[in-house]
Amino acid sequence: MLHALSDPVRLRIVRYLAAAGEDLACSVFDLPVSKSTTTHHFRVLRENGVIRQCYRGTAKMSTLRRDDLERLFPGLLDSVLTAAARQADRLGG
Amino acid sequence: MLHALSDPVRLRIVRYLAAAGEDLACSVFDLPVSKSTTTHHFRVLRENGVIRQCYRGTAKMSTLRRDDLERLFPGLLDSVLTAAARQADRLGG
DNA sequence: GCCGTACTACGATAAGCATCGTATTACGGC
DNA sequence: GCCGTAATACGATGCTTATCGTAGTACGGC
Repeated sequence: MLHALSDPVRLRIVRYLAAAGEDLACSVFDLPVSKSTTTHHFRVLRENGVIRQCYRGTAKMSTLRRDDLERLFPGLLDSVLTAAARQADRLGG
Repeated sequence: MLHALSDPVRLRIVRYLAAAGEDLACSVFDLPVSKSTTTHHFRVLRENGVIRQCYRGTAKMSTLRRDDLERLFPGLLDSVLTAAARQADRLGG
C-alpha cells in the first residue's frame, strides 16, 4: 500500500480522484506517461486495494476506496494527501 | 519519504525506533538481513530525512526525526506506525 | 602496538519496476 | 459490417534497488 502511493504518477492519480470526489474515467487524467504506463499504474493501485474499477460503456471508471482504506490504515490517506498537496504548493511557489 | 517507508525492513527499523523512544545503536536491531544490507537501509532512511545518526564511541546511534517529519508530513508517521502495528497484529494472530 | 567490535565502502548480482510501442479486445455510432 | 474510441495484454528495455560477501576504517581495552 505504501509502495502503491510512493510513485509520483500514482500519487497524482490518487490526488485527482480525491479532489474530484467521484468516479473518473482513465482517459480524463492528464499524466506525463504513455497509455500503457497509465494502465500499469491503475493496475497497481487496484491490486493494492487503493481504487476500484468498473466499466461504464466503453469507459473504465475508477473510484477511490476511501472507506476501506480508512478502516485498514486510519488517517493514512488524509496524511498523505495533505502532505502531497503541501509539497506541490512548495514546489509550485 | 513514502518510498523510504515502503520497504518492510526499513519500516521495521522505524517501528523499533518509535517504540524505543530513544537513540539506538544499529547493532541492537534484529533484522533478517546481512550487515551490509542493514547499513544500506539505514543510509536510505537517513538520506530521506527519516532518521538522524551520530557516533557515540564505537556505536552509531540512530534517532527518529519525529519533529521534522511531523512538520513536513503532519500525522503521516503516526498513521503509518499504527497501521503497521495493526497489520503486524493481524499477521501474528 | 594488537585485537575485537561496530560500522562503512565497494563491487557484483539478481530481482523489481517504470516505461514504451505495438497488437488486441470491447463497445457504441453510422 | 465498419470505424473510432478506450482500455488491456504482451514483450522488450533500461534503471533502480535489495541483497550479499569481502575488504577496509574507526574506536576502545589490554
